[in-house]
Amino acid sequence: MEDKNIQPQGGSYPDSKVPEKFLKPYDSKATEDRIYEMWEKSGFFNPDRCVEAGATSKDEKPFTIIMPPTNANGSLHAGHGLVMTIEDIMTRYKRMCGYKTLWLPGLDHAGFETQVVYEKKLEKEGRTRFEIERSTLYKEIMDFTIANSATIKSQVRKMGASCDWSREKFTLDEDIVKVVYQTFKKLSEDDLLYRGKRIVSWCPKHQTSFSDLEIKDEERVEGFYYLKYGPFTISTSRPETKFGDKYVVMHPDDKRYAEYKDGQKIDLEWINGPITATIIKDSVIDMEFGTGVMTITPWHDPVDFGIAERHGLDKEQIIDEQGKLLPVAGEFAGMHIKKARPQIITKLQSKGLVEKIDANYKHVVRTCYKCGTVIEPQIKSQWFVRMKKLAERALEVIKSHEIVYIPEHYEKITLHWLENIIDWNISRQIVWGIPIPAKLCPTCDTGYVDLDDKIVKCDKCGGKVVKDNDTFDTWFSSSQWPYAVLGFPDNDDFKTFYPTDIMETGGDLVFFWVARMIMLGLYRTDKVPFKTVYMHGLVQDAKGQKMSKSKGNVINPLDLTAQFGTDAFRMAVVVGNTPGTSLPLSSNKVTAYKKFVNKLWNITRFVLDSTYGEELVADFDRFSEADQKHIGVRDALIAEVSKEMDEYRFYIASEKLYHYAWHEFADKILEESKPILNGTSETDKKSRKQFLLQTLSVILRALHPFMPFVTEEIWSEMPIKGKSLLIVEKWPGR
RNA sequence: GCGCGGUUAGCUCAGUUGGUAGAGCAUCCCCUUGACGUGGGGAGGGUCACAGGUUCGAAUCCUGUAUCGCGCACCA
Repeated sequence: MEDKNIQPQGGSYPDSKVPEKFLKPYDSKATEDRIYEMWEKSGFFNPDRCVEAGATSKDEKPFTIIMPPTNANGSLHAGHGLVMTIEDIMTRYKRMCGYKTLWLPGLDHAGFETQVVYEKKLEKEGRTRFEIERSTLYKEIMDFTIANSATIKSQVRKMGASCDWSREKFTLDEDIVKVVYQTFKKLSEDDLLYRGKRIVSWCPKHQTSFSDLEIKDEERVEGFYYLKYGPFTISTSRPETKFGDKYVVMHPDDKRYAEYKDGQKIDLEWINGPITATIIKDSVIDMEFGTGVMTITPWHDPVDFGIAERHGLDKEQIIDEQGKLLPVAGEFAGMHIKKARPQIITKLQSKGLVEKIDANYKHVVRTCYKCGTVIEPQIKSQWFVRMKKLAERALEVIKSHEIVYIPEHYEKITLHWLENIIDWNISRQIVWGIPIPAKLCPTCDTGYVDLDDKIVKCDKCGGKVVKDNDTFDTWFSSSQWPYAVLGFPDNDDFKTFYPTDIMETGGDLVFFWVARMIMLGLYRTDKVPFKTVYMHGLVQDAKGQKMSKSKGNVINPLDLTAQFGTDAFRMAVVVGNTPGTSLPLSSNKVTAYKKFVNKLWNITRFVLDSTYGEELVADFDRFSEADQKHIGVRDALIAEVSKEMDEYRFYIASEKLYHYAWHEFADKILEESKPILNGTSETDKKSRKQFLLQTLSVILRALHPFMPFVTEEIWSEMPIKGKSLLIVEKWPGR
């Protein structure tokens, strides 16, 4: 008894003359690595090699994509799978269109991100970074990064990425660091850099400061305390900061407090005994909020810091870097603020200073985006970049559409951010990163940019300077990536491939990275770093939920490619996926495209078998009327698809090709061909055979950017004289 | 609080200058054994969130409302 369910595919076709592999379903596992190796050996990922081999004309226009440097601290996730797919589609399409195409891969040391990953590893081993000597820790993380990057790179290859590995860059490469240092120096010379003793966002757990972008606002319900402060009632959500409060602030127009004058002193009883407070009038006060009176803690609050700066008030540190109270807190000194708060309230209550407590006060607290620890603002000396001027130029190029955003609405978001930009703190108190080339005077707190390590004495006070131990915010280096990797300013690559054509990345990086690349690119090179920004959406699980390790719904793209093949995975993430929209990824969808890959395989079996002995004639011109009609439909379809490709609508292009190959070519044309091929008219037969071969060759070429492996594999069996590898064949119509 | 999006078939989403709604998957029915059951043909299913407005005509443009999501924000 024959069970047709386990019958081998095509096994009922004993006289087949096609190569044996077509008698079985397409086997991605047996194919992909072999094909990728062949591509890599061919050198065609490298535009120079394409020109040498005659695949690309010497005078062709360049097309450049710089790959967002992959974080070298983990392994490939679904988001990477999407990036690699979209960028590879762009790259392969342009290469086939004849452009001098460069897709430049890179790795990011990803400063803080990597350090956090490594700290978790240390934690598991029962160690902490604070007990490891700096250079040892740096070396450990470097080894970790190098080990990881090997994994990442092999995974990028698995995705079929046709990037030029010979030009690969790492953010800690010597030449990259050199460019970053020069930018630091130039910013200083142009008065766009300053060392400021300013209030910064400090994470007590990670022991580093952040820029405004690394802070996540979180709504919380906490106690809100109304405290008696002499004749006033002040309100606060943070009683533990109130020890040093000796200024009481109100709005100058507030009639309720008209009797009090700016600068007036009053004596009052406070947490740890009697103090003298000074009245300050400032219009930043919202008369409607609370009692319209507040005391200030300039060292630990940005608003208060602003008031203190304007009025020249004293600033005193209350909480240390670990989140513990300092001696100013008297009996509470050394206690962690979390523990101290209720005890402070108890004491205030016993002194009769608590008027009322609102236990359900809803407000927003600023937390560390990594660990969720409440940010403790601290005053620190750090390097800041003045952003206003840099932002102005960026605003110009975006408004004039010299840079175009896809999808469009990212443009508005970016403009809004740039218009309200604040100075950028680029100092990080972590080991893993590019060391800031600067000297600091511990005596008078002056900072000096010192690329050549020459400065030994402070100009201001004559004191001995020490090396700045901080490292750059990782985004300071990655924001210079497009020109740095191309060898700015003198390298030929920079002259040929810059400005780049497209920056394809995730929408979550629109400020972190994209906006800053535009600003620094314009600043250093006087040109936009890229002409188009293409933002893909977040990859989510099948239910539309964000993937996270804690939810356990993380989909590893490599599991999917192993199971269904890379081509199927690529189709699944690109078909119907509009830019900017989040993409729910399910194995269902990947299965559907695995079927398509196999369908193409079976189409080929039919075409090769029924045209056996026939070779594709390049200039065949005796097509039957029916075939001419089909050619018209096909070429119109290809013209549409080309237009979609040129306008980066891969989600439509891929769908149209899918539809044509399956429901037009396979369902209609192949069925209709059977009687013709078995018929008596030799001219019709000849015409149909040529048409089938020609159309299959068109489909293979058009699908190649989307499904590179299976198309290349089929291409190798096509009866076409003088063919090249499909990767450098011409896109249909070109 | 301000800003930006989304709201279309059971699910995920298209719908590019306004012309009586589309795809994939899912569901149901039928058919098929020499390319392919990872197949072929067909069906059901939507008052395009809601309310106004502009228009001969609105999913599409304008105003407002609701709801979800995201971003920004120095209300102690």
